[in-house]
Amino acid sequence: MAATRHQPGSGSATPAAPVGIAAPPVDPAAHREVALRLARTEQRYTPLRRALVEVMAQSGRPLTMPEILRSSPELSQSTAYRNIATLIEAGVVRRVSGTGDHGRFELAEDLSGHHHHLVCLSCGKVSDIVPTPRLERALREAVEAAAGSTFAVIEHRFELIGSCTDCR
Amino acid sequence: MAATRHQPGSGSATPAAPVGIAAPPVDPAAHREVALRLARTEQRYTPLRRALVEVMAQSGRPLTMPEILRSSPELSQSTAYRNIATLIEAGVVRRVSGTGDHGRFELAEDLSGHHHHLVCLSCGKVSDIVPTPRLERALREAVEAAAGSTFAVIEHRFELIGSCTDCR
DNA sequence: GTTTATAATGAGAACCATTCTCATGTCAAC
DNA sequence: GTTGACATGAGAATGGTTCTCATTATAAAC
Repeated sequence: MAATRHQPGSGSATPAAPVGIAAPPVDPAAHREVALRLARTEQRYTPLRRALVEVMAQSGRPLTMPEILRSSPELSQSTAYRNIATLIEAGVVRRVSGTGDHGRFELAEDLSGHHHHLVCLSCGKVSDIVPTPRLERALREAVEAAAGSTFAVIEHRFELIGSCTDCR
Repeated sequence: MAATRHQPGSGSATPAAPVGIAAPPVDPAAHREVALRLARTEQRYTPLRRALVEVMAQSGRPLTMPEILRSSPELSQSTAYRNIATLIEAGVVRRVSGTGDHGRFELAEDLSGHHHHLVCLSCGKVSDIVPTPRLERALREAVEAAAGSTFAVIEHRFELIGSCTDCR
């Protein structure tokens, strides 16, 4: 559950936090921004919603509902789903479709940083890729090449499918 | 339901078939290949499975189960789901995740041709993009730039999210 | 500090896409 | 035409997600 995000091309993974040491707390400015967005939709930033944001911020990858419930057992399932929906409506959280039958949730990109996804075919896990300038350049070119005049492009998804380190 | 696939960059959409004229029949060679793949998994190419392949081949975009059932009402729902599963196992059909809660199904790329997807945020429809060489070049570069040493890449997904012609 | 209005919570029921069950139908080989 | 194996159809079961409603927490007004 420690924050680990792939830096492609480097080959050296970010070292995981030592066992027993909690991941660093979420930037207070991010919390303020979340509170602001909830306020815009007339919602409160309650302790449980705060807990959800913490869990997602510290995971460094999109989480399924079972994973979320495991890391904060004080949440009842219905409340967790309802609050995720609230956070999505406020533009704080994004739903990502993975491989299995569970949806996956992560913080919106403008809170967590722009990134893409690695999807593991065997275990279904999804991890983040923090893009290099070279990757972003290539993707910008791809979007331009793909965008016809018949479709208004708002965003793009780029995902790598394969098998992750644990599954090899 | 007529076969229409976007050719990006051209700006001129493929004209739809006149109303009342059926879409062209599926290439017999493709049917033979499907039969072969089913035979490999010891499955028969029944008329209902043939109907499913026809529907998917002629739609030119990934279809939801309700859409499939609407275009061939002779299929019972359970049989349709079971046969789609059989076809997926035989490597004939691929499941695509769209926006809504319905899964979407399409023929495998080696039967329908390599392509990417446009996902409409308002109506949820998914249409195919037949890639230009320029797009493919950019994507190849992107995959190379993204592939670190820690993840074995098997394939990649590239999707454009926005609003389609009908929804603007 | 108490009251009051409103929103949030929790347990469980409801919903719905998908899968499973089982009785029946169909096909191919002998 | 008998036999055996697979395919089909109707409906039940499954499971992720959403809804309901009674209870609790919160913020503002007094």
